[in-house]
Amino acid sequence: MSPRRRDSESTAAARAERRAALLATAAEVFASRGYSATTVREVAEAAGMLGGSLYYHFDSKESMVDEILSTFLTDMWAAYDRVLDSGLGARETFQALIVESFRTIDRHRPAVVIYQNESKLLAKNPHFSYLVESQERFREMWMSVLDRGVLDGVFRADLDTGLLYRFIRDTVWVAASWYRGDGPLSADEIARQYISMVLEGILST
Amino acid sequence: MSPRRRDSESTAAARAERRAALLATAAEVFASRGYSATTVREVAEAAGMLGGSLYYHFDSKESMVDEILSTFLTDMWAAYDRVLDSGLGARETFQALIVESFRTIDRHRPAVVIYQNESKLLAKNPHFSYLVESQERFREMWMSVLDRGVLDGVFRADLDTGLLYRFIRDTVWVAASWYRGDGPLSADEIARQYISMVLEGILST
Amino acid sequence: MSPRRRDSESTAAARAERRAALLATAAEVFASRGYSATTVREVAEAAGMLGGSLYYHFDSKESMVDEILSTFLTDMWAAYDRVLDSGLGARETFQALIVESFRTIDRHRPAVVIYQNESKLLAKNPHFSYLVESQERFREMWMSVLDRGVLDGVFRADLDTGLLYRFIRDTVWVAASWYRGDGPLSADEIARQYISMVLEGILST
Amino acid sequence: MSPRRRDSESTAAARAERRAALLATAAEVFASRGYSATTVREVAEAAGMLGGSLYYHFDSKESMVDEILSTFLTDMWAAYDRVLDSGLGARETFQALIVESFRTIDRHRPAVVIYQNESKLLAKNPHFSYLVESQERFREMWMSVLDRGVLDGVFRADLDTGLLYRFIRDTVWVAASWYRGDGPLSADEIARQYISMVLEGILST
DNA sequence: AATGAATGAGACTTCATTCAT
DNA sequence: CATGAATGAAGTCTCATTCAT
Repeated sequence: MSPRRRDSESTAAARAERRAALLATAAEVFASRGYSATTVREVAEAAGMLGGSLYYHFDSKESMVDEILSTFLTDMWAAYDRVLDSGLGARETFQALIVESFRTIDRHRPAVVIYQNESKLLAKNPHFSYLVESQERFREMWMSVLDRGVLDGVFRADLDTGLLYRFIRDTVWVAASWYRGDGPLSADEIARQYISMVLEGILST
Repeated sequence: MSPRRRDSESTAAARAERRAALLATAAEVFASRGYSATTVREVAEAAGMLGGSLYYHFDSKESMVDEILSTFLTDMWAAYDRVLDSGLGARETFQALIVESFRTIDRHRPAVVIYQNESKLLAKNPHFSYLVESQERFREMWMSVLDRGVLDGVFRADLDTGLLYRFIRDTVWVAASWYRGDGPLSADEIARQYISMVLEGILST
Repeated sequence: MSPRRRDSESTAAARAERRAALLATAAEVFASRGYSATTVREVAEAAGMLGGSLYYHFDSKESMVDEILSTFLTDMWAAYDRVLDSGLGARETFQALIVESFRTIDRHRPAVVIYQNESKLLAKNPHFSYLVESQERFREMWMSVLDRGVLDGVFRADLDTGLLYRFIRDTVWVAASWYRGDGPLSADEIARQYISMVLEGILST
Repeated sequence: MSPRRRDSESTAAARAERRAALLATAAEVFASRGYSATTVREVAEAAGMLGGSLYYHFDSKESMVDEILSTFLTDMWAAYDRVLDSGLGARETFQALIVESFRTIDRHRPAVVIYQNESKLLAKNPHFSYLVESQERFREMWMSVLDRGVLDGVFRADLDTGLLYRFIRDTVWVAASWYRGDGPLSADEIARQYISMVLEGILST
């Protein structure tokens, strides 16, 4: 390993780190002000530079949100796939998916907020077709888990399955809009209570 | 009732109707494309006129959302207040509030969607301080119902109350983003199943 | 003289009166807010009607200012011509012209203000070429009076004639911007003092 | 002085120069076409750029006039204050103020024209309250000089003081509308003749 | 890598004007 | 005569983007 090669490695790594740091900043700003309401200048300022300078690192504002969202989705699906590949039963799968969802929110909170708020709009752009695909795969995954659970007698059969799906979906993701990593409840603790609420209800017994 | 008086009444009424119709159109467009991403021209086109013509009826784009949101909130709180004034127990109040929420979604779906998506941004404008106030009153109302329910032994005491509140809030309002008045389920039926899910959980017993 | 003819006469007269009243109102508004900063709606409101209604009486906003200015200029030149045709000496002509100027301001104050503020801009429009012509005739008239006065030994010969002309012109017309018909000094009294100041200076002797 | 410091100095200076040059251009255009009748695009074109580009340098069209007018007024009052602080007699103060007025016109001709034509309109905006304040201070300054002159027996006592003030004020400032720096008469020469006219009158003796 | 200045499309808004009623 | 609604051109301003330095 020549010093020269080490140099180019370290600069490449440094560049990747810089990109990641800039994207984290951008995600934070997009999440708190809204993607379309955020100006490139605001993102740049938050990163300590001037508006035009961001274009050295990224092609466009859109490419930033693109990278933010696809990174988040890739990571989320990797986690989901690990769960789905473990051969668990319906109830255990259900619980594990919810836990992974809250962990994903923990790791990618700004990205999840952006996804919640902007994906409907962004999806109109053909470049963001993967948002729609992810959404559809998400639906199939949950419907499959829920249907299996109903068949296995784990979940109630008297509820509209579509309604049930939306209930789960909304319940989990909207949490990103208020979750704070430094709050009193950890992601796993929140997940535990959510699961308990959803499975057993809130009535005292 | 003189003809003159009937005339002025009917034109005043006609004007009010026209305003309402335009606002309904605007709300639809704002809800489907996002308030800030929607251009005034798009609203005008949806109403069958040119961009500038809207300004005969409204002062600004902002005044349109303003009227849309305040009308919706006024109507919602009237319904909530009727429930709160009926002297019901915690569980019945809980159920009635959820029913009224879904009925409000039914009557004001686009407005609710706009409220969900844009209120955080709009609230930065001092003119929209009533959004924050409504949100706070909403929180107090639900916390009071939930706390009373826990005291009365109706609701579980082992759950974080703040988490419980957010769970209810999100569960109810996010429904506006997918609800369709012409869907297979009526607002009251959806409310019934939501209440059942939240109270009793989704596990089969 | 048939009643029919009397009717049409009286309606024609009434129409002319209405026009004049509307123009007086418009002149007032144009003078106080500036012609281009004044909207047609504002003029209409001051006249107790809606914006579009003015177009029954006038072709355009421009035609209003046109009529206001040309009426004023016609009247002013009639007065000037009476003076010029009286065969007075230079000093008496000078004094009489200043008196007539202040009387014109008294009769057409708003029009004079508009003329002062807007004629430079309006004159770019070929339709208002009469403004330039009036201005030139005005200059020739005063230069002739002043030159004659210098030749006759009435006015000082050691002052730049062009400067002197501008001095007179400005001194007289700018008064329109502060003159009020109901103020403590009458137009003739103001004229008298102006003449005294200009002729004899302000030093005590 | 480090090179770094020299750099930052020179760019800051360059920026200030650019601003000043743009403001000079804008003042010229505003003065010749009228502030509200001038479009931002016209100003930009006169500066060799496109309409939107001006907004890199200035917040708004209004902020341009603001800077133009306040710069002019600051400079004018500095000159007046030097005169007022010199302890001259009434007549000498009078003369010095008129000289400084014409020198101010010489240095800030477009700004003075704008001030003459637009201050009444701009003053309606609370942000431009300094225009009214300046006007009032101006009035107090002149009235004080004139009153002192009358008391000292320098100026005639038989003239209305308010009228006298307006006479002076108009006489001096309206000159901005025709003054050209490259004309045959210098600012000081014009001042000299104005003073002579006003003090001694135009009658030959 | 970053700056600073400029671009140009497009947004919101104003307003003189028209016209059916 | 007047109203009320709409038109459409034009104006101010914003902002993603480019590019020479």
